[in-house]
Amino acid sequence: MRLASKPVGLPAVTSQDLVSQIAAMLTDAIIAGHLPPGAKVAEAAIARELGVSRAPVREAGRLLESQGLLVAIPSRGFFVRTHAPEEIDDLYDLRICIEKHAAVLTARRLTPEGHAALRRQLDVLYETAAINDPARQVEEDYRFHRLICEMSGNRRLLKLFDDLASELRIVIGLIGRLYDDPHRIAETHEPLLAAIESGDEARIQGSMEYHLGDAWRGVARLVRTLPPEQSQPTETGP
Amino acid sequence: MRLASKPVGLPAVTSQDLVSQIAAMLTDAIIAGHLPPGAKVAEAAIARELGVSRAPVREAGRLLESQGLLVAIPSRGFFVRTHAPEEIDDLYDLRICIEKHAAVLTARRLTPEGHAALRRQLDVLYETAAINDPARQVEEDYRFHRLICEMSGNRRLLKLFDDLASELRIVIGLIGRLYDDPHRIAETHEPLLAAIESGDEARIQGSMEYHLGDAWRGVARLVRTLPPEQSQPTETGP
DNA sequence: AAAGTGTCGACTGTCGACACTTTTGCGTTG
DNA sequence: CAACGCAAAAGTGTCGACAGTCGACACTTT
Repeated sequence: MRLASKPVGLPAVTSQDLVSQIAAMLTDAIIAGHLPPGAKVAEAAIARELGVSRAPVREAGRLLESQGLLVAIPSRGFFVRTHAPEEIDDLYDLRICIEKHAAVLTARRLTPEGHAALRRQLDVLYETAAINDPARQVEEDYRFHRLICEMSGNRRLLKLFDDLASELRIVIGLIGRLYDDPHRIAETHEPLLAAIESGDEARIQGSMEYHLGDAWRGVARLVRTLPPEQSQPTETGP
Repeated sequence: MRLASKPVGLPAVTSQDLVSQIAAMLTDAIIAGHLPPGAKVAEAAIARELGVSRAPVREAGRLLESQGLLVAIPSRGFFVRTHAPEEIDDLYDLRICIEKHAAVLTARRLTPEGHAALRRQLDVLYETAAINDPARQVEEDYRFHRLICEMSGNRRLLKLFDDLASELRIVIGLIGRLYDDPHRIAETHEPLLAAIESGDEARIQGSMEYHLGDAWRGVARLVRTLPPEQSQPTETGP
C-alpha cells in the first residue's frame, strides 16, 4: 500500500493555536467597533471570558500591538489604538505611495487572467453597492485594492498593505457609515483599472493618487469634524 | 528575578521592561551575526542564560517576529529568519519605493537646518570611509537614509523604514563585509543630496532609484553567489 | 539494506500563583 | 461641597510547573 507517497491534501489538522484565535477574535471586535479606540483590553478579563490563561492573551496582545491595533502601556495594559488626524494622514500618504507602486508592478506583469480577476472584483463592488451594507462595501473595496497588491508579486508589499489596511479599518469602522455614495465609490475604480490596463505608468500613478486621495479627503474631513476623541492615556507625568 | 530587591541598579535601565531588553539583546545578536539565519532561538536556553523566566523571552520573540527578524514555527519555537533572494528583492523594491517618497517629502519641507543635518551626516560617512570599520560604515550609511525618512515628517513611514532596515541588516550582516569601496559609497550619496536640495521631484526620485538600485544590485549579486543557505525549516510537505 | 515503528529526551504551549503597581472606593478635611 | 488621601480591589509582570508535541535514534519488519 502506497498511500503515504501521494497524500491527498488532507486538511492538516492544525489545531490553531490559541494565540492566533485570540488575536483574530480581538481584531474582529476592534474592526466591528465593539472595542472602540481608547478602550482598555484587560487581559485578565479576556482570559476569564475565553476560559484560557493570561499567557496566550498577552501574546495575542503583543501581536496586535505590532500591527498597530493596540498600544501597550507598561503596568497598565493594552488599549485599542487611537489615531490622531495627523496619524491618519500619515497612513494614507504611505498607502498611496505603496499602492501606486503596486499598481505599476501589477501592470507590468498583467495577464489576461489577472485582468479578469480585477474586473470581477470590481463587478462585485458594483453589486455590493446595490444592496445597503456599508461593512460589506468597505470589505469589497478593500479586496480590490488588496488584489492589486497581491498581483504586484511583492509579498512584503502585500503584508505591508494588510497592516496598513487593518489599522485604517479602526478608523473606517469608527466612522461607521460610508463616507460617500456606494455606487460612486465603485465607479471611481474604473479609471484606475483602465490605467492599469493601459500600462502607462504615469497614468497609473496619477489614477491611484487621485482615487486614494479622494478617499483620504473624505476620511480626513469626517475624522476632523465628527469625533472629538481624546488621545491615548499617557504615562508621562508633568 | 526580584528586581525590587536590588533598589540600586547599576545600569540606569528600567526595571519594568524585560521584554524590550531581551528583544534588544536578541536583535544585537542577530545583526552581529552571533545568531546566524536559520539558527534556533531556544527560549528555555535564553531564559536560563539571562536568569529570567520564559514568559518575557517568548514575548520578545513575538516582537521580533513581527519585525521580521524571527519566524515562529508552532511547537518548534523561534528561528532566525532566513531570506530567500526573492525576499531580499522584495525588501529592496519596497525600500526604494518608500525612500523615494520620503526624499520628495523631505525636499518639500527642507529647512536650512535640515539641509545642514544631511550634509553633516554625509560628512560623517566620508570620515567613516577613511577608517576601516565595515559595521560602522553600514551604520552611518543607514543613519543618512534614516535621516531622510525622519525629515519627511511621516512618522509611520519612518517606522516602516526602521523595520525594513533591521530586516535588511540580517542580510548585510551576513555578507559581513562591505560590498563595495567605502569611499565610493559615500560619494554616491552626493547626487542624492544635491537632488533633494534642488527640489526637482523627478530628479530626486531618479537619484534615489539609482542610488539604492546600485546597493540592491550589489547585495543581490553577493546573496546569490555566496551563501547556499538552506531555507527555513518548514512543516508543510510538498 | 531500506523503510517503517517504538521509545526517549528536549522543548514548547499553557496554566495557576505570587509580588508589585495602578485604579477605585470611601471616609476625612479644609 | 469639593479636594485630598488612604486602603482595598483589580490588574499587570514574572515565575515555576505540568502536559502535549516534535525530533532523533535505535530497533523491528519486509
